[in-house]
Amino acid sequence: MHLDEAKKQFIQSWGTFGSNWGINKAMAQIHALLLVSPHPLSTDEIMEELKISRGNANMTLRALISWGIINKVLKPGERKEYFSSEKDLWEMVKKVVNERKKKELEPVAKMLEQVQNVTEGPEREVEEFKKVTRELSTFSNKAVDLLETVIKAEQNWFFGTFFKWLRQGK
Amino acid sequence: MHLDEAKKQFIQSWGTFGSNWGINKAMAQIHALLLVSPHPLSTDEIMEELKISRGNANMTLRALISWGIINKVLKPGERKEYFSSEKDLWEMVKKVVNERKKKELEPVAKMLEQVQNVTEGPEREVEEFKKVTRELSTFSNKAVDLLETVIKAEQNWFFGTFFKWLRQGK
DNA sequence: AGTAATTTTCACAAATTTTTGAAAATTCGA
DNA sequence: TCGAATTTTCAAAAATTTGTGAAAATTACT
Repeated sequence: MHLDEAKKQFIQSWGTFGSNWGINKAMAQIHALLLVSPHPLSTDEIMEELKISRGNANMTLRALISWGIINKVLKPGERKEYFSSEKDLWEMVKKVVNERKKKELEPVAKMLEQVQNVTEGPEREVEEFKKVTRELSTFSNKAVDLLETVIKAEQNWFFGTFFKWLRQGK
Repeated sequence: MHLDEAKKQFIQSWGTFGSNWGINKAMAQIHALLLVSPHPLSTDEIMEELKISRGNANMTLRALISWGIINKVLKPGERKEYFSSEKDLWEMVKKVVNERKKKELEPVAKMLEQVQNVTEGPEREVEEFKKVTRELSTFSNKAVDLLETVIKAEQNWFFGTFFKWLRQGK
């Protein structure tokens, strides 16, 4: 298999993967491209490689930067901006997880607490409702806790101790 | 706060939450509705409540059934079908995780292995590429393992032992 | 078999998300 | 300050996803 073919496949799969998890294709693809590029790329190179417009490239690059998973690289004496991706995979995962936790998990947790204040309505139904939302609330709080723990953890703890522990003794 | 208001808020938040994670709004909303409904609902009741068409309701209900998180309930002597959601939250989470793992994690894991067969191309770049994809591959395999362990686990193990362990001693 | 109730299908419509491209803004050096 | 290089913005177009509704299929009863 030739390198170019492999890269193409990787970039396209990563794009699909992203789409399924609510990350847009361009974002996932630029990220994939930078991940496997041996040197930083300029906006023009990215546009060319992925056949996307300047506007799209620019906006998507900004978004990736705001997530903290790619960096702007300035070459001395050059005006153009170059971009490279975070190479520490674990760091990268932590950033993505954190971003999505804040934006999409925490609001649900808040809503679930909010909604515990129901008082009016048929008693039987109010109880049922509270029960379900209370359980969901507990659950989502634990999920948030878990992610926070993982985010703070070191990679080798996670991949080492933790995994071994999970496997054998439980 | 009145029950109806609380339910509305819950259903709409759950819909948004789902959308952000690649689950369509109707699916998340029907699910939310059934979760907080004290009795099984018919297609017509669901259509009415969420203001969606029969076709949409029908297709979405089938999808939820295929995920195993809602059930068809037949009332004796009635022709109409009713639906209720899985009430065991842990069971529900396990099913969703499993579904998405199969459909969206495993394919990436396969692709990453596939792509390790690069041979042709500039040596330096081939190495770089292999390194990154190998790391990703390791990572995604571990993620799949972790999910499999969790899926097999009992809720109280997960919420009990595991959590305590995570917190204190690490 | 006939028929009324119910579910399913699916071509098309509507809504939403993503992308484009060209104009405007910014930056930097001369 | 001017102007070329570069980045940013954003209205409109394109693409994609989701939803509709009516016709077709199925089901169960007489």
